[in-house]
Amino acid sequence: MQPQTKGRLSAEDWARGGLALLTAEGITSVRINRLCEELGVTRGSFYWHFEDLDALREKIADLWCAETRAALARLAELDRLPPRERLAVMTLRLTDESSWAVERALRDWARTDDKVAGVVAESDLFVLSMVEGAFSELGLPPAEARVRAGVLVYAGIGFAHGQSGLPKPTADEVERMVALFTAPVSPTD
Amino acid sequence: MQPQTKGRLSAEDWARGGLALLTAEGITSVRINRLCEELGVTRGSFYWHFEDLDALREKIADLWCAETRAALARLAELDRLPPRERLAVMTLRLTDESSWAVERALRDWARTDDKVAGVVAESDLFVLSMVEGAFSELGLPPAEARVRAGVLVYAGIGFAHGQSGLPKPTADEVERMVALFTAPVSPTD
DNA sequence: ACCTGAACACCGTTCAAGT
DNA sequence: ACCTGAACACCGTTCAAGT
Repeated sequence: MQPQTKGRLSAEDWARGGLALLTAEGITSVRINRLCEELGVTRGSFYWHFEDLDALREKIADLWCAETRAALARLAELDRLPPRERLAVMTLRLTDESSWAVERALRDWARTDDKVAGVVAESDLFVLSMVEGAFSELGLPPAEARVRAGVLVYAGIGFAHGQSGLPKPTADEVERMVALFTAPVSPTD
Repeated sequence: MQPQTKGRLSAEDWARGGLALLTAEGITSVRINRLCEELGVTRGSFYWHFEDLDALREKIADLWCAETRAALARLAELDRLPPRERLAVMTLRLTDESSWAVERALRDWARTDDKVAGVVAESDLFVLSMVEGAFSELGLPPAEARVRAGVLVYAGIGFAHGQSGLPKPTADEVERMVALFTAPVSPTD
């Protein structure tokens, strides 16, 4: 939580502190006074580094955007795995991930900040293209791969961000789901 | 927006005004001063009706809960339709609905308010059971109906609440999706 | 170049006083 | 029974002054 303990603060120190606060306690805790406590300075100091609170939020968004892009790059490396395994890893990561709180806050934020909205969209589209690619490699025709990937990605978003009271799927249910989605196209009736 | 133009206010007038404000401008606009303007009274008046802002929020949540339950009851009447048609109507409603803003705010709120969380969960479970019922009537075995309904409902939540940059599905894609979900169980390979 | 500390506006909250 | 209006604390913001 502490920046370099000696010397004065940089704008990035403030942004990192803000992101940490956002992650730990939600957007309502990202206040100037609160950050001043955390960083051991007074409020006036903040305004040397930033125009106002919104400017800090933008910097925090930038940080998150950079980290998200890095995470996407790591995700892209799954391309080396065979498609079924790739889907399994992505599913596992979805149900595992503990830091959905930040993602939720950011997705919320995306409604009022175009830059954040852009990276959220970029992220969603990237995941969609990966899932679509996996289905294509499994032999599904393009249109079908696209639809199935869309449903699955939306379900992932709903699962991670809905905070709903629905029960978490069991391992058996996940297996059934993968079977449904990787099944060959059924004849139309 | 105006309550009964004559006479004094009731707690419900405040709550209705608050819900309207929440719907129109988001949770950050639900402030005492803002509501006072809207209702034509001064701030002190508010505290005759409510303990504090949280009490107002709770009352707003109650209102939303009641309205949501009423909406669920109307939704239940779709039971009379044949299952395929029922699913089509629900899908249409999902892509149509314009007031997801309130739902998003409430789902967000559910994280800190148990009462709201309860009704969100109730609502999700109810929709899940309806979709599951439709799949059952189409001849799917129970476990399969449950899994497919789960994925579909999560996808609906993701679609409505993700505010993602993903493209809206076309009519053709919706049709393909319904075909995938209503297809008989494929033999395991 | 970076920070302090006083000042001000805005908002949530309290309360004595009004009708 | 319901509301006014003054008061106070908290927080975002400004700015002159310090190192």
